[in-house]
Amino acid sequence: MVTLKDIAAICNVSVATVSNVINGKGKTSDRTAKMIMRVVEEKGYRPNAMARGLRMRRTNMIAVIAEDLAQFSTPPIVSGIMRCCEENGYSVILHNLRLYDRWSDTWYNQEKEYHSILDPVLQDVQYAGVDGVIYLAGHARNIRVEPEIPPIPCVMAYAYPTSEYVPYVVIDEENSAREMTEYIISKGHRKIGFIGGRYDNVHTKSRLEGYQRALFEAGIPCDPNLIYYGNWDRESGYEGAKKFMEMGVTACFAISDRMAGGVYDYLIEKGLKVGVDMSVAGFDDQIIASYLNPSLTTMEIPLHEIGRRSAALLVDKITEKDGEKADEEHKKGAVIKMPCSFIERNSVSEI
Amino acid sequence: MVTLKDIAAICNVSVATVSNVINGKGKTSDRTAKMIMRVVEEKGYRPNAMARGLRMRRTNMIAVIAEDLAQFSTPPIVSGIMRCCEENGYSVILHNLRLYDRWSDTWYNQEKEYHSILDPVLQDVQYAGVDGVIYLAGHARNIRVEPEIPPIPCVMAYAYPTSEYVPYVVIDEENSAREMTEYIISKGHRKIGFIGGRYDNVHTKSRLEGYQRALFEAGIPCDPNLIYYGNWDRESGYEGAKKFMEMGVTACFAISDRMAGGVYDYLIEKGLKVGVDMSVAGFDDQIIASYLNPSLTTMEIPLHEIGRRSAALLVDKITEKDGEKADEEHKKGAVIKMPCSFIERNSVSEI
DNA sequence: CCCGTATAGTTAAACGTTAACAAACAATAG
DNA sequence: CTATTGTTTGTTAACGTTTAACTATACGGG
Repeated sequence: MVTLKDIAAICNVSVATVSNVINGKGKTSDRTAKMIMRVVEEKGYRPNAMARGLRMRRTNMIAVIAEDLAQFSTPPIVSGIMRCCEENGYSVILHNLRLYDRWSDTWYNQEKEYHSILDPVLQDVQYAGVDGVIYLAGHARNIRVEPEIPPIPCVMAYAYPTSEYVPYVVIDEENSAREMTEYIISKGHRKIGFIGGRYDNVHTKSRLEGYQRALFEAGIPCDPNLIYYGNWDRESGYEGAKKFMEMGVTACFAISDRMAGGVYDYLIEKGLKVGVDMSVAGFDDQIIASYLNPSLTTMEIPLHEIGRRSAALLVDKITEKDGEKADEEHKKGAVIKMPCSFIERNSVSEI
Repeated sequence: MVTLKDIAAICNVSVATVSNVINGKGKTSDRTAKMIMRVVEEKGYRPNAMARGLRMRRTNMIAVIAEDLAQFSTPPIVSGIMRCCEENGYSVILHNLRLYDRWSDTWYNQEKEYHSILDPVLQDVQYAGVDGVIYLAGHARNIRVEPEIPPIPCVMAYAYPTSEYVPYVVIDEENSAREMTEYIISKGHRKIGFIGGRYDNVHTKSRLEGYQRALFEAGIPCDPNLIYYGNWDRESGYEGAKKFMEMGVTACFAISDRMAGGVYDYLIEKGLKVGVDMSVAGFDDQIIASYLNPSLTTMEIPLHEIGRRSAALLVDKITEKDGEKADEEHKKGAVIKMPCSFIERNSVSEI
């Protein structure tokens, strides 16, 4: 491995000079600068990341802590993060909470258990010397996290923090749900079932509000029997559909495509036709949505963009911290609410 | 941040002693060792990764270079890698070649273009000081890579290296394809279409061989018109199905679930019934397979396990290199061929 | 009482950078 | 011809570890 010292020896200058020309600092005559750059090029020198990190307390690495890499939403967000990182010269260290054997998706409000697995990861991350952290939630759990570890900037992607000082980027759940519900109403449906996650889940709550607002604005009374709380999974959809079918519901809005898939399961099993016996709408635009038959009308979540924006927020935070230190230390964290895109397919039809 | 020095000061010993007890080296009396550990605990001291890395030339980090994080197979493999890394105390730095704007999935044999994007990443990786590299291929491309950069151990996951000295783990494509074909034959089909990727693609070739072997062993002549070369994508399946339907084929074996989905598309469009008018089998067991209707009979690839095994191979390589240096420097790289699991569902029926 | 030998702990040099400061030198003004 | 300034380069001390080499202390045996 070729080091600064080697280059300096070859060029007959001090290491400091070489360091200076490489970082464009200090004053160096054109002549020496050119010579040094030539040798650097020739020998294929690259600064050693660890030495630099040790000295500068800056590694140009960020950590991404994902609740569950296997969840469909995670990889696209990570991709978005990496895109932004690539543009800004950062590398990404990935952590996956789901990997730890004690992890559970059903720790709804059990902070203690949750932290028993998050905290060691946070420690690791801290001592690895990353410049920042992005926390990337799934959506089944309901614990709000606050991993702002003392000196490390942090932002949340697809998650709601507890502190108002940590920036986060999420989607506009309420309006998206409202838009979908309005669409279903526009097709003439009045008895519309809602299939959500757990009743106390953040996402469920805001999407439910959107659903209710649409009903309200259309002058349709909101029947609590038309709300089914599931667990985001295929079986929930099946159960919800069963309940709704018995009640003469004509359309249902499942808050995830997988649950919508469960609705299909039930209808198919009973020999009924999706879109004629019951219309169904989903949320996510997972890949399955377009393979279902009839293809599923759903809401596309701008996952890649969520990743990009949260990473952008993070590099802002990192660089501004470098700049004016504790200037206005406690600036309120930015919050970005991304709109979703309505994807019309063939699962909701005119009544 | 609390450092060795801090701990040493509190305990009234030298940094060396603290370092020793932490790493269990040298001689230290029980009394001091206990005291030091207590203080370490109390202050929450963790060694600084960069300082340690700089000194020891060992970071306990590995880099994963993925061709395409968005491909369905990538996240589970990464997950498997991370699982093994977690068990062995490594962190994972992720790179995604697909991210680079100049990347193309259709660089079949254009090594130059390909290396113009791979090489800088390799450089980065090298100077980041990772202890090892896992290269994780997609399956559309056809370039064999050899990223064994001078001092860094490397293994390939779901990819075939050029050099016989780099270990790799893949699936037993030929036997898996044969098994599936035998199953289709056992259902009474004799005119079985094969839908593959590009004709010169490694995966396509070995799966085709398996298909042909099954036919051969069953005494069925192999008709080249029953082979359709696509590009792994949904549309290929559609086109293949169209061609085969006109030829009176009764079953087809698509080498990816997405292509199988394309077959469904065609049949549905023509008002035909999957499983009655034409049986279809896939490969991958992607999530869509179970949502298709009828659900798709397919081959499950042990992705998670592929990740784990390749990471295990890598940590072996890393630790043995630490041990006997250039002892038998050029040991032939291990190769692991994983079996796939046949998943019977409802898309192939008795003729 | 001295020597050899464990045992417990210390010192100091490295690892490859950066940054503050010092020094050398040349050019310009007075 | 000296003082002053400006430009270019060199010196040195960090950053937080690990580790080889060394020192000090205590203990028995002769």
